Amino acid sequence: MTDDLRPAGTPTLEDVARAAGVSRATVSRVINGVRNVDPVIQEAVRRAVALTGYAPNRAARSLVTRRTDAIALVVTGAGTEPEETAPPADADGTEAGSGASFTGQVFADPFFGRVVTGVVNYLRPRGMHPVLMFAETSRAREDVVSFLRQGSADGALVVSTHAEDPLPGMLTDAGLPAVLYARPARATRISYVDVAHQDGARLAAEHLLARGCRRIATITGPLDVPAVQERLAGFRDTMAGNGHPYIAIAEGRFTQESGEAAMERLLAEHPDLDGVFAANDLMAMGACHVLREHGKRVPEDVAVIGFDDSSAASACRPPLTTVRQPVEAMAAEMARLLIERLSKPEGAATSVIFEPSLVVRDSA
Amino acid sequence: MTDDLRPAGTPTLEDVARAAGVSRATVSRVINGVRNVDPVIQEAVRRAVALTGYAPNRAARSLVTRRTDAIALVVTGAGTEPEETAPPADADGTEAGSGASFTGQVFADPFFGRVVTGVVNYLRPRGMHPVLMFAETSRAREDVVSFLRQGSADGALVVSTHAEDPLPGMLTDAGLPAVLYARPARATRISYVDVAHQDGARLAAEHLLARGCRRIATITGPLDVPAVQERLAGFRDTMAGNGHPYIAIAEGRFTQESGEAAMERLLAEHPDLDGVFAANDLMAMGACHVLREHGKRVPEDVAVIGFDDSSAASACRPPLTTVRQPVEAMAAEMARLLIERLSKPEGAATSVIFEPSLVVRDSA
DNA sequence: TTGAAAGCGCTAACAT
DNA sequence: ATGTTAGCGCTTTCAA
Repeated sequence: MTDDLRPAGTPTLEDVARAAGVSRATVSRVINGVRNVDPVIQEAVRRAVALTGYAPNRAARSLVTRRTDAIALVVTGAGTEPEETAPPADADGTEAGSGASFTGQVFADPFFGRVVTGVVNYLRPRGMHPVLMFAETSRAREDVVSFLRQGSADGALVVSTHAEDPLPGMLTDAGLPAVLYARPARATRISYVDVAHQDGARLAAEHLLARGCRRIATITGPLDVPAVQERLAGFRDTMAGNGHPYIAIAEGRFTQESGEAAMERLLAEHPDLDGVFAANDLMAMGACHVLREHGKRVPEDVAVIGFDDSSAASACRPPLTTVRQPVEAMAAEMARLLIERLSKPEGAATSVIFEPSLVVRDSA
Repeated sequence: MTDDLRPAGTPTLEDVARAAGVSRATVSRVINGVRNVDPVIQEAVRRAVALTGYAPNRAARSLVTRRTDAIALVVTGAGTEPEETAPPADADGTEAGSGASFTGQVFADPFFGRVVTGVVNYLRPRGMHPVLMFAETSRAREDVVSFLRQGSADGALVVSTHAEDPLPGMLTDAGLPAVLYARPARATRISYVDVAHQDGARLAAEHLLARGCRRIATITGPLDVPAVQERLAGFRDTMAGNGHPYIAIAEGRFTQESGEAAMERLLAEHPDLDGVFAANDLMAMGACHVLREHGKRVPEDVAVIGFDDSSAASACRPPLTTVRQPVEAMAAEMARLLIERLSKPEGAATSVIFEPSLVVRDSA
């Protein structure tokens, strides 16, 4: 009567232990790879596991280890955005134009695909998984905080698309482990990864100058974003340092449409420009379209350089010469930093800056 | 001595109960909104919760409720793909060309952004969250199954990019709740959502014919995918029914590059074609580029129609006329079906088919 | 309506 | 090297 090896329901440690003729603790040790277990018994346990079809219960394990092996991957677009005071009556995802607009646009930017890739590739071999969250409203940010406070995830990876995002502050205030993509607008005790924006802009400016451009303009991102300011500074300094001040600036919002509008403005003011540095690929792509509409050839008449090396860069015709941000590696590093912090919670905040590189294609 | 309201560590139900002067059970009832609790006590409990800064522990809750409120959002690209026999030595996401290639490409397709949007918008108001997973190798598929078997998520939403994906079968074999995006190649007892591909293709064909095109070709997706076959059938039947058989087929792989290559082949064979129906927007975009390179104007010389209405459609110049697939709504419906099944596990598998619509922009 | 108590399945001392 | 045991924090009968 003690030989009932096929109990009802999903098998537990207990069942495996019984089948293997050992104690729960021993089975646990084998499963978690703790040494000091007789090889013979190990083998017996493995057989029992296979026999019973045992799978460890994550909730039970989490309850005692206080780890979930899940991390929140949070995309935030907050700060100056209009906050929804009340959520839409029925947020069923049907309308792309209402409450869904933020989440809808976010993943239209190929940049995020690369972040996801980098994070997943780092996490997966480690048995960890990302939970996707958006934090565009104050309500959504609270949700992220309570999600973490409930121990639903071990920490957060935060990608902000705007400056002055309150989420990082909320996270640190709550003592929750987090790592950011991009340096926050105001200095905080929080780890982040970033790219050397100034160097990237310098690469772009030098390339434009080297190919003979002399009337160069730039399309920036939103000027309140630190990264945007740095790119602009790097560009400006390089141009000035070479005795060829840039001729104009137009501010965009990182979207293709805003890039098109910016290019129109630039062209209206300076019909004779011969080079454009855009602060991201999507805007560079928009610029290319507008230039062509105006009968300008790229790169013969006007050279265009983008930033990021997102999938938009290679998809563009002509393919974009661009400043490559090693997004996947940066995202992986974010994950690494977070996991490191989980193991030693009192470590200092670290920031890791990556060097961009110039990818020369056809547009410049 | 019983008045110690600020115990060390994160507060538990016990702490709240003590602070409110009631039992754990009562606090639990209040927090879970179970009725039959004296309003006065409810209020006291709420105050105690605020005072202690209590947040329920998800692992403990899951352990007893057997629910995690997490669902796996799985993107699969398997079947005939080369399987990695061994994972790359260090999968740190640095290289986009190695083991990272699948995950890297997937989110470059703007289609997935819409799926994520629809899923998140449905789940979020319900306190649920998606865990992102890729299942491109046999190993990765096993991981998905064991993830679910461990109770790390309540069920799976599966988006297959290829036919003959073994994952749905594995899931149903293991008795795990799952819902698919797109009808599986071989019929299974599994719920799915899909779009009426034939109707979509008909819309495209009729539009092309109505605008006067008479030498129409089509760029299909991989012909082993059921959806692709249906689109082709709908297109072919409509053309034939109107007395204008299509003039050529070129098979693509849903990427922009494959669309370009297909267009080149088509043009080589039929330099005088005046209309193209592509099975997705990315390929339609590639077709537009090639047509322009060949000196053809779109839509004046050649009209082009895409499929999906992904962000690529509006980003394209000219903006693409396309068959809109209500992806967000379909994704939300997937989530709804899954959650429904979680509440009544023995319900029959359901399939929901959505009607596509024609979005007329500039390319046709 | 409220409380007491029994687990959920697992890990980690501690004892042997 | 292995077993015993005490919880982890919560929900949920069952009594009162």
